[in-house]
Order: sequence, then C-alpha cells, then structure tokens
Amino acid sequence: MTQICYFCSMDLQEFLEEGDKLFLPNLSIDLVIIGFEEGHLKCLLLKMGNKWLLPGGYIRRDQSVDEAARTILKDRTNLEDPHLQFLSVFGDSERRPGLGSEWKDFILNSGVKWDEGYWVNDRFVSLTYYALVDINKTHPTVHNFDEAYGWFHFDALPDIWMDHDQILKKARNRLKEDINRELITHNLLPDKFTMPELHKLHQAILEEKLDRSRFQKKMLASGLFERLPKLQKDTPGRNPYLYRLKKQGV
Amino acid sequence: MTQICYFCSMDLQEFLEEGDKLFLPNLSIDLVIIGFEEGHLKCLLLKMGNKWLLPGGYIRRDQSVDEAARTILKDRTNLEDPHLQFLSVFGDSERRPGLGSEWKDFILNSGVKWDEGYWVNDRFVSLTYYALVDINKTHPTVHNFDEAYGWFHFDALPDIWMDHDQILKKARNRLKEDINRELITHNLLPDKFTMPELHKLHQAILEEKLDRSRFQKKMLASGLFERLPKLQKDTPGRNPYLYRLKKQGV
DNA sequence: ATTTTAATGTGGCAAAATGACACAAATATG
DNA sequence: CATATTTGTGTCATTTTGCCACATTAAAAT
Repeated sequence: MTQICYFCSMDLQEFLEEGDKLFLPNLSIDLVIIGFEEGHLKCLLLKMGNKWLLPGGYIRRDQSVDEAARTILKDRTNLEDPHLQFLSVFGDSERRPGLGSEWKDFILNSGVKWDEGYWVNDRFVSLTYYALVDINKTHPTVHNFDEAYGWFHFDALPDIWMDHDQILKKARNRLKEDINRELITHNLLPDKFTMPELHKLHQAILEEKLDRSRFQKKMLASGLFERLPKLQKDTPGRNPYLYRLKKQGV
Repeated sequence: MTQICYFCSMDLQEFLEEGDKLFLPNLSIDLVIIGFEEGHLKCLLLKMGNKWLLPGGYIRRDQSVDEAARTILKDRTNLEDPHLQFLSVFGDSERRPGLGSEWKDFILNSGVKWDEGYWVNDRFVSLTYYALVDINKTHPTVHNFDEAYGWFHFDALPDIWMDHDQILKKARNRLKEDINRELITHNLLPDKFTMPELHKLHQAILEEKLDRSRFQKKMLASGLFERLPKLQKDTPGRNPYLYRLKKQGV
C-alpha cells in the first residue's frame, strides 16, 4: 500500500527519505490553535498513539516561514485569514521527535520502513505560532500523521507529546499578555457577538473577574465595534445587542 | 595560507565545505547588541566590505538555540551574563547571504575558493536576539568574517547588509515595548548609576520626555535599587545619589 | 394582564495613578 | 556672597480605575 504524504505530493516513503530536498531540514513549525467554547479557552490537538501533539509541519524551501505557518493553519482548519502570531522558538539541543516511542510506532504503523537516519528523526528547532480562531468556523482535518483531533480545555490537557506542553503553556501566557496591548479577542468569537460573550471571554483569558460595567464602557470606547440589532434569545432576561468589528480603513 | 574559521576550530575551506556537519544548516543567529553612550542608544555592527552587519553565527548541533546565542555574544563582547532576549524570526524565502556581492567578495578575499553550493550560501532563517550591555564593559573582537566593528546611533546607521536593517528596527521597537513591562534598562548602565542618567536613558529609549519627578518616584518605588553615597561631580548643581541594583533573592 | 426574575445598559463616586508644575537643597562660578 | 545650575521632593488638578447601585428590558411565572 502506498501512502501519500500529507505535507506534499510525495509518496510517504519518498518523503521520509528525501523530504529535505523540498523542505528545510531541522526546522519545524508548530501551531497553538486557540478557540473559545462554552466559556472555556480550548486548543486543537492531534492524536498520535497515546499522546497528543500540536498541529505542525515543515517549511518548504520556496516558502517564507510565515507562509508556511499560514499554509499549515489553512490545511488544518480551512481558515483563510485568522489571527496568526509568532510565539517563540523552541530550540533545545536534544529536541528530537524520536525520543519517545510514539513517533517510531507511528511511522511503522504507516506501513513504511523505519530508519534512524531519516531527516525527520533528526534534531528539530520548532518555530511556534498561536492562532485565534472561531471554533465553529473551523473544520479540522485528520491526515496520515495523526489519528484524531480534539479540542481541549487549557487546564485539562491530555498526555502531551515531547515539549508541546511547554509550547501550550507559553501560548496561554502570551495570550494573556497580548490581550492588553491589542484588541484581538474578537477573533475567538463569531462575526456577531454580544458584550456578555466578550466579557466572559476576557475573564477566561485573564483568569480574573473584570467589572462588567467598566469592561463594556472600555470596549465601546475603543470604537472598534459597531452595534447591530439585538439578539433574540429564548431565555429570561433582557436581550443583548449584537456587535461586530467595524470595517477597516474608512 | 590556511585560515582558521572563527566559528569553530576548522580550517576555513573545510568550514565552507562541511560546516553543516557541525552546525545546523539553513539556520543562523543574529544579535542586536545595544548600548548607551553620550545620551544615545547605540548598536554594535561589524564591517564586511562596504556594508555593515549584525554580529551573528550558527547553531552547533550539540547546542540549544539559546546557548548558541549566548556563545556568540560571549565571543563578541566577552560578557558573561548580559540581558539577552529573543527577538524574532526572519524567514523570507529568498533570504540568502549571497544575494549582494559583499558576501562573495568577502569569501574570496579570505583566500578560499568560491562555490555557489556552499552550505553558507543557501537560504537562511535567522533567529534574532537583542542584548543590553554596558558599552564600557564590552570589548568587541574582530574575526576573519569582518574587518572592523563600530557602535552606531540607531538613527544614524550606515549602509546595512541584507535585511539586518529590519532586524535593527524591530529590536529598537521591541526595546520600547519591553521597557514598560520589566525594569531592564539598568543593564545598559554601569553598576552604579544616577537617577538623572537612568532618566535620560528612558527618554532616549522612549523618544519622549518623561517628567523627572514622577520618573524618580516610580523608580524608587519599584524597590529594585538601593541608594549609595552621593557622586562627587565637578560641575555646578547638586550632587546626585548613586544607585545600584539590589541583590536578588533576599 | 400583572408580577417576578434574570440578564443587560448606564451612571456615580471614592481610590489610585498620572501629568504638570513648584519649590527646596546642594554645588560650582564669578 | 549672589547667581546659575542641577537634583531631590512635594502639591494639586486631571484622568483612569475599581466597585457598586440603579434603571431597563424581555421572558417566565402567577
């Protein structure tokens, strides 16, 4: 059985043996894809054996690093233009995919030969990004490098592969910092959202209570959002207005 | 004439032909080394032909990325433990040292053969850091990859090689942002410094006037500094106190 | 239809942080 | 000693923040 490699049009065996002709060796990209659902921040993880890992990939020699990150995100979520921000470098000297057994098992389960010398088994420096997405617009796909996907609460993560737990932690903290510099959180919500939703989201990110009154005033004062007709609910209580991001550059 | 490569113990020709056995290919590190002198922020640049470039180097396969950055900084400035912070990735797809003529000329001037296929002529993804140093403690060295060094005002830079001007710009802006998050600026001053000096430094970094009174109160309120006896000057005006960083972890 | 209840919109006020300025202290210069 | 200059510190109006109260709305309960 010949498997086609997910990352390119090569046959999997060829990818393992000669992928470094197409991709930069020793360099990978890992994405922390963050969503918001049921009042909780969640991240997208892929299953490999009994561990979970971040969606990732390699950098084609004719692609910039940023392009490669966007491509991987597009392939995984089918999102065209989400908020994607560089996070950090993870560059330990002993950072090799094959340190545990999961990687080797996975390669072997794919029906190809194992060779310690494959370029993908070498040391990798990981360039990490985080993406803020609307979970409902996101349609993750599963390929031949992973069995399943799942959205996990940041505070209830499964067994994580390699150092991907550190990457997740860093992304979680970075988001907390970035939120006060720039209003980026709307990327985690649908196009139209209510202030209470945005309020809950900020509280979830910052892990602290924010005064509802002041929060709303601040958001409206930013001038970034425009008010739309009220949302129709079927629960008791006043109906909230809907808001959406104002069109840019007017 | 056999040249010894600055980066390692190899002979230069061997380094050009087989350096990628020792170093990770397609990955380089560039440092923006920042100092403060005569009221101006300055950066350390190296001369190559008629262009100037950032001090940089490669990542040994047995070194982490951070270790490699520290090693390069140590080799260049002889500083043991300065403030060194990751800056960003520069990863354009056409980012090759050999795009201009300087690189090739320089290799040829080193008395070795030129080959388009040398690993150092390939595309490079640059991992950049910025370092805050006390210029007076810094003793830059010049090696066989550069003819001279110089400290330049950030707003009076010479002709810069490749995209190193973008890296400088990014470092300059990042410093402006980071200064408000953490008190790191003392790294740019001698061990003992006065409040007026620190004040001028912050104004230089932020490129705006800061109220002297409030600034001083804020700095003292941080509790990071301890007051020492006054400095003896020979200029008119009251003598300022000296301060230094309090010892940590008491 | 009226009241109740839950959720949202808006306003007020004390506390804290900020910005602009004044003034006192110290020191070389004439 | 008077003056100019530099540094340390205090005051006060303004703005921002934290906290809470109250008004408004719409579905559910009666």
